[in-house]
Amino acid sequence: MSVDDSHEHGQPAGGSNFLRNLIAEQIASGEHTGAVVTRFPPEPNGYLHIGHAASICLNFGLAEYFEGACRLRFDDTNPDAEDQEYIDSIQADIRWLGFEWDGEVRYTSQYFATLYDYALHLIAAGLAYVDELSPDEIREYRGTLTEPGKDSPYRDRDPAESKAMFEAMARGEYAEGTACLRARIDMAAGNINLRDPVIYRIRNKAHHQTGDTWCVYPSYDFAHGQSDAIEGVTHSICTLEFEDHRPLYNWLLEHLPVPAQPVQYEFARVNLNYTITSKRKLRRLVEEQIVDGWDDPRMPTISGIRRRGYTPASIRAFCDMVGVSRSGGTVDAAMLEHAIRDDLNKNAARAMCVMDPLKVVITNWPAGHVETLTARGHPDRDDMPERDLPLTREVYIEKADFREAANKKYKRLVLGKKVRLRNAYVIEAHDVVKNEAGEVVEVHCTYDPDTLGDNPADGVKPKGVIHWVSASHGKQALVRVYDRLFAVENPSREDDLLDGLNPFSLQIHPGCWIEPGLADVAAETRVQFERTGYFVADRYDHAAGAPVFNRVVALRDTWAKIEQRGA
RNA sequence: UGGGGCGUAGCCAAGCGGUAAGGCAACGGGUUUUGAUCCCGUCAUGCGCAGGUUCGAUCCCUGCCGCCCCAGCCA
Repeated sequence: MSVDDSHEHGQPAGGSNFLRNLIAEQIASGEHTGAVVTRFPPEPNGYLHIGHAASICLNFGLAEYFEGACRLRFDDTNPDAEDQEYIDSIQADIRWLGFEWDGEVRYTSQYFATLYDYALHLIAAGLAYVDELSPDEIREYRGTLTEPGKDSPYRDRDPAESKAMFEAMARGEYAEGTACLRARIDMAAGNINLRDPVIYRIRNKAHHQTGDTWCVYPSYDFAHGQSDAIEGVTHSICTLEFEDHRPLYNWLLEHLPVPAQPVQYEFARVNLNYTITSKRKLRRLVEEQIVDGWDDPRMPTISGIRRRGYTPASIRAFCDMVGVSRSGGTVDAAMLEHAIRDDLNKNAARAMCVMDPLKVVITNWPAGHVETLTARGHPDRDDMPERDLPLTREVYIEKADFREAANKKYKRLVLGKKVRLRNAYVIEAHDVVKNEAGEVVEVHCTYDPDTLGDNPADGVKPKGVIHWVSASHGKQALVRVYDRLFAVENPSREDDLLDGLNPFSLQIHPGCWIEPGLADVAAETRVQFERTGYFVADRYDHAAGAPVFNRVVALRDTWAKIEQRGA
C-alpha cells in the first residue's frame, strides 16, 4: 500500500537544455577542462519554493550529468533577514528532492576574513574607497536610469586613509549608515551596477554563523564571485535578473588575487500561474495566518508541496518538462498536476473512500453476514498486495452516485437500474427512504449473487461502477480537499494579494468512510481513492486509528466537463 | 531619450541556412469492474512586424513593435 522510496528517488534529474549543451561544447572544444563544479546558493531568509526546485534540479543535474560536483552554499551576507530555521529547512528540502551536495555545507560567511583581505587589496590598488555620504545622498549621486551619476566627494580619498577607516569600521568605530566601502568603477556607466557599487556595509548585528566577529559585511556582489572562485566553482548559474551584475562579477574577479575564474550564466526563473513565488508575499501569507504555516499544503514551498503529497520524482519530472531557457514565462499549473498524476497513477495503491456518504441497504443480504472480497492493489501492477474488502448488508456510497431519475448519460445508481459496486456485485435500486426535508437518506437495493466477476445472467452489462465502503467494517477518516490557493491566474497583479484568494482552497470532510486496511497506514503514504483522486496520509496530523488524508490532486474528470456542458 | 535581456500554437519548449521535435492543455475515437489509466487521431503553409541578402531564411542583415529586469548600505 505504500509508495516506497525506490519510486521517489529513481531517475537522474535534468533533461537537455541550453546550459548542458553549452558545457558539452566547452568540453568538446577544450575550452573547459577538469570537473564541472556548480553550486546552489540560497540565502537562508525563507523557505525554498517550486522556483528554487528548478534551480536545484539544474545545478545538481548538471553536476550529475558531467560527473562533477554541486555544492550547497548559504549566501549569508546579510544577518538582518537570516535565520537558522531556514538553514535547516533548506537542507531538508534539498535532500527530500533527492539531491546530496558535495562535501560539507558551505557558508559565504566562512570566507569573511578572505573577503575582508580582498577589500583591502582593492583599496590599496585605488579601486575602492570609504564613502561617508549618507544612504540618501548615495542614491542622489547615483543618477537615474537615463542620467549619469556624479562622483562622491570622497571618491579620491587617499588609499591609506580609506584603509585606516575601513579597519576602524571593522572595529565597530562607525555607526551603521555613516560609512561604507565602494568599488571605484564608473559613475557614468549605463549599467547602474557599475556606478561605484557598495561592497561593504556596517551591520552592528550578530550573525547566525559568525556571531559578533564582524561589524562589516560584504554585499552580494562582493561575495558571490569571490566565493565561487575560492570554492572552484566553474559554472555559476543564476537567474536573469543578475545578468546586469555579470560585468561587476567579472570586474571584481579581474582585479582581485582570486584562485580561479568562474563564469556566471543566467537562465529564466519559472513562474507558475495561480500562485506566487515571492518570499516576501509567501511570508505575508504565513504571518497573517492566511495559511497554516510555510508547509501548508496549499503553499508553493517545497515543504508545502511535500505535505500536499507530491513526490520528489514528480517535482523533478516537472522541472524536466518545463525545461531551462532564457525566455521568461509562466507555466500552467496543469503541468505540475500532470507530473504528480503521472507518478501516482503508476505508483500509488488503489483504495476506496466515501467522502459524502449515503447509506445503501442490500435487502436480500442476510443481516450480520460478512463476505470478505479481495481487490487488486493496483490495476496493472502485480507487485502491490491485494486487499481485503468486507462486504456487509449496509454500505455507504457517495451521494453524488445516486439519483432517483436520470438520463442515459448518468452511469451511476438510479432507482430501478443496475450498477456495479466496485470489486463486488451488481446491485439494483428499488426503493428510497427520505427525511422530512424530502432528501434521500437511504437507498434500498438488491444484489445479484452471480455477478462477482461476471456480468448479470441477462447479459446486460451495467454501464457504471461506483465505489463503496462497508458501514459496519469501514473506518472513519478526516479528509481535507485542497484546491488552488488563488482563484486568479496572476495573484501578483491584484491590488491586494489577498483579493485573489480562492475561498474554497480548503474543504474539510470530517465524516468520510475508508476501507478498513487504510486506517493504519504510515504518515505520508500515498494512495488513489478510486474515482476520486490521489491522497496522502498527512505528514503530521495522521495517526493510526485517527486517519487524516490530504487530497494531492483530483483524478482527471471528463464527467465534470460533460455535466458542465449539459448544465 | 540609459543599460541588459526576451519574442516559435492557449502554456512550456526544440530548432543554429535545406522546407516547424516533444510535452502540457484542448478536441475526436477505441479499450476498460476507476467517467481514471492506456491506445489511436486532430491541433503553427506558420516562427512579433516590415524590408533586405540567398536557389532557399525561424535561423544571416537592417529598421520597427511588444514584454521583462536594473536607480537597496537586499539577494
